[in-house]
Amino acid sequence: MLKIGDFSKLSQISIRMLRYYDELDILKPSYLDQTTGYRFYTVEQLEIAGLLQKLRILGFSSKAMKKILEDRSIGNIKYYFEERKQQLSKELQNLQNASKEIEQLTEGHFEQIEYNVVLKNIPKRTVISVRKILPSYMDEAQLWEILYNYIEKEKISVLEDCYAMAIYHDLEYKEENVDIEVQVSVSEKGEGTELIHFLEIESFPVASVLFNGSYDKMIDVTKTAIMWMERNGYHVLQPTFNIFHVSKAQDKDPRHWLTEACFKIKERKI
Amino acid sequence: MLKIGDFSKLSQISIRMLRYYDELDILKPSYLDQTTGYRFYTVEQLEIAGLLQKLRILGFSSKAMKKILEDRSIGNIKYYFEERKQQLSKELQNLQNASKEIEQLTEGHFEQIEYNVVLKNIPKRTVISVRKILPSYMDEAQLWEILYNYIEKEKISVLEDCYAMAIYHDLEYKEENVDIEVQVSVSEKGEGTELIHFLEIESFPVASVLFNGSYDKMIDVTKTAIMWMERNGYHVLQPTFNIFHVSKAQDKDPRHWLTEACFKIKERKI
DNA sequence: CCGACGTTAACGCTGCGTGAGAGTTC
DNA sequence: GGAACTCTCACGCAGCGTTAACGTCG
Repeated sequence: MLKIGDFSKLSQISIRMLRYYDELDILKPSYLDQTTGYRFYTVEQLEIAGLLQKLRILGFSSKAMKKILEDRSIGNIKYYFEERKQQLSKELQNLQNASKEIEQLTEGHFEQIEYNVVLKNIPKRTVISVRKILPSYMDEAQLWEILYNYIEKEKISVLEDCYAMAIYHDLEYKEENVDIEVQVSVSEKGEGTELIHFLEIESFPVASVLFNGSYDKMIDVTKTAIMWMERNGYHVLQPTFNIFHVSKAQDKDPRHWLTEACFKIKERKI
Repeated sequence: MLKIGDFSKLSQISIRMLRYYDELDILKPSYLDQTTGYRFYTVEQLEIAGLLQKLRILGFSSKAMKKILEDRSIGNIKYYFEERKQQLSKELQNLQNASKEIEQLTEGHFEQIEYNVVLKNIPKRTVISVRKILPSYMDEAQLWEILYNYIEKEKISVLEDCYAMAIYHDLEYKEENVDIEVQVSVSEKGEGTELIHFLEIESFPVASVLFNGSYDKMIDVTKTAIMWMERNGYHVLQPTFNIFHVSKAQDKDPRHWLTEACFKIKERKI
C-alpha cells in the first residue's frame, strides 16, 4: 500500500490530480482510511496510472479517460481513439491555418491588417431592392434616390442595422452599362412596383473587408480580399457587393465613409 | 451610434464578448450613457472589432490583443506575431506527436496499451548497491540475499517507495557471466563493505514499461519499448534495468509480480 | 403595457496549481 | 514536540456561454 505522495512520485501524477481522479471516479484509491481520510494505493494501480498518464499526454479529456477505463475492450478504445483523432485533425487544421496566415503576415503582407479580411455570414433578411442597367458606376446614386423616395412615400420601415448594399451583377468587369442592384433591409415585405421589389434573401457566407475613406481604395481592397481567399482556400462567387455603413448620404466628408466590400464565397476543394 | 446588439451583429462578436472586451479595456464603447449604462459604438469601431476578430481566430490571448491595439506599430505587431508563431509551432508539435501516436495505436500497435510506455524521471536518490558478475541471470537472487542480509544486520532504513532495482551492465546480450547490480533506495549514506557500496545517483530520464506477471514477458516488453523509442525519437542508453515493485520476495504468486522495465534514454537528433 | 432590448452579477465548464488551516504519522 | 505528510475547502487562471433579476425603449 502506497500513500498518495509515494504513489504520486511513482506514477508521475501530481497529488492534486490523483485527488481529482478520485473525485471524478477515474482512479479511486484501493483503500480509504475511514478515520483519517488517507488514501492508499496499491502498486498494481500504478499500471492504470501509467495508462492515464499516456491518455493525458495524448490529450484525452477526463470524461474520455473514465470511459476508456470503464471498458477496456478493443472496440471501445478504438472508438475513443478515432474520436480523438478527429478532434486532433481539426485542431491541427486550425493551428496550421493560423500558423500559415501569421507566417504570411509577418512576411510583410500587412495589407491584410490594414484591410482586414474576415469571414462572416450575411444573415437571412427581407430587403427592398431596385436593379437596373446603368451607363456607369457613377449613376448608382440614381438607384438610391429611387429607392429612398419610394421608402419615404410608402413609409416603409427600414431596419437600423440596415445592410444598405449595392450588388454588382456583371460577371466581368465593365466600365459601361453596368448591372447594379441596391438593397436595404426592411422589417416586412410590401407590394413593390415594376422597378422596386421586396425579396427574401437567405443567409450566405462572405469574405468581407471593412474600409473607410473614399472608393479609390476599392482596388487595393479587392486585391487583398482575393489574395486572402486564394491563400485560405475559397472561391469567389458572383455577384460581389458592398455594404455601406456610412456613405455620402450620412456624411459629406469622404474620410468618414465606412464601406464593407463583400465577396460571396465557396470553399474550394483542394 | 450603434447599440450593442447591432454592433454585435455587424462585428460578429457576441454581446458577451463585447462586454468582456469593455471590461478588459480592449474595446470600450465610444459612448456610455451614464444614466442607463447603455453602451454605444460607432461604425468606425467596426474596423477595430474586425481586427480583434481576426486576432481571436489566430488564437491571440486577450492580453496580446490589448497590447496590439495599444500600439499598432509594425514593430509591435511583428513582435506579437513572432511570439504567437512560436507558441503555435509548439502546439503543432505536440498535436502532431499525439496524432502520430494515436494513428499508430489505432493501426494496431496495441502492445503499447497492453504494455504502456511512459516517459519518466528516476529521481535523485541514495542507494545501497551490490554489483557482481554472475554465472547466469537466475543467480540474481544471490545479490538480493547479500543486500538484504546486510540491510538487516546493519539496520539500514530503506525507503518505502524503495526503487528496488536490478541493473544489467553488459553492453550485449549474454546468457553467461552476466554483470548485474542490485540497488535499493535508502534514507542516508552508510559505510558499506568491499562488496556493498552506498551511492548517490543523480536524476535521469527513462522510458519505462510496467508489467505484471512472470518475466517471460520481458521479451515483448523490450520489443514494445524499443519500438516506441524509435517512433518517438529516442536512443537507448546503456545500461538497462528493472524496478521491482512486487517481486517474489513479497508474493510467491508470479501473477502478482509487478515489474518496471526501464531504458535510460537520450533524445535523438533527427 | 408589452416585447425586444439593455444592464449587472454570478455560476458553470476544464484541468489543473497553489494556498490555508487543520489533523496524522513517525 | 516538530518535521513531513495528509486531509478538505476553496480561489485562481482563460474564454467564454448561460441564466436571473431588473431597468429601458418604442
